[in-house]
Amino acid sequence: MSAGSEDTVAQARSPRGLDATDRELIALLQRDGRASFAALAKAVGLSEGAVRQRVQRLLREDTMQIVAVTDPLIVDLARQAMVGIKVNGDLHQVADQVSALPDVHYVILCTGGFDLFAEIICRDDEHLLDVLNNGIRAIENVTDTETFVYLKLAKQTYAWGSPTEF
Amino acid sequence: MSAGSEDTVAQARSPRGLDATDRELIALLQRDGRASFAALAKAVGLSEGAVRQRVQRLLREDTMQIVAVTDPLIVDLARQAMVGIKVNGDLHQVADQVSALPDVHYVILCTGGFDLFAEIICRDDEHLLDVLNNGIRAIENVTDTETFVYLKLAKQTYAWGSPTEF
DNA sequence: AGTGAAACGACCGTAGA
DNA sequence: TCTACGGTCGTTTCACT
Repeated sequence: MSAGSEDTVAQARSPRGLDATDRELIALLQRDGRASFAALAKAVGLSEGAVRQRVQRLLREDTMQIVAVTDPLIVDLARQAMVGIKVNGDLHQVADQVSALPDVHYVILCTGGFDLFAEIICRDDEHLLDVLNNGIRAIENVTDTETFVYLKLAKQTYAWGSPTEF
Repeated sequence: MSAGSEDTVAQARSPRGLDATDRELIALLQRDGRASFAALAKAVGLSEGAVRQRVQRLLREDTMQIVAVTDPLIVDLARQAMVGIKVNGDLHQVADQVSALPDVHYVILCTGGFDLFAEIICRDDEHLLDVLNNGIRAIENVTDTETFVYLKLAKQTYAWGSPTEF
């Protein structure tokens, strides 16, 4: 199957210029993504309108997303895996092609024994095998892969430096 | 420094019993975590009150979280890394100890060349080194680690099977 | 567990400093 | 970029099914 070209990603459309208030808002929304603008306004000491503008700007520019996150292993009875990828040649190009695969939802470039990590979510083993063989390993300049099938999610937090708990 | 005992994690307090409507709600909130209950109600064909109960149940039982997610490399100018961990002995016990470290925000148990992966977010290289040496590698039964320092986030989606785009 | 109605609170334009 | 204000829509509680 053909992956839809490269509509895919690009994090942060216009990254620059986050002030202290922006960071405060992000921190608050990392604890509760549905916090009302009124509550946020009280917390940061601005008017509701000002906070609304800032939050919407952060969302529009993809500085942050506000979304539901789950454990796919529980919610979907899915097969999930991390794939370490070694690349020969242009890293960015391979990263873009990996990112274009619909079942890949997280891609990072890194140093170390792998050049890329891709986290994938699949329905079952057959689907996983298909993504590996016909998706990732079929990409040019991918020289080696190692697949780490998930057994259990032990921790997942987004408010850095504070516990998951409410 | 002492990590705060083990208040930490545990995903999904009472996992079972997700029906089709729950999954629909999760899917919708994976696209927009701030969608109103009224809009969700229209989409799934229930009343607002019913939808509110369901969403709050999913949140209360930790089946999902609704949070802001960002690229820490951009927002915080942070050092971020994935650490592959090899373990001798009880996996769960080590996983719990790794999860208890405040700068570790994602921990998975897996098959393959590593038993555990831990994603960490640090302020700078010194902080990273501290978490590695005095945090992860100081845990009993951790026999080997490999650190993959993040260079760039290429893709980050939570609505499985659909693009990041707004 | 789901519905409906009425009071309350949040949200989002527009206008203006 | 922020504040102020008013109309509209979403949320909440309650009694009921």
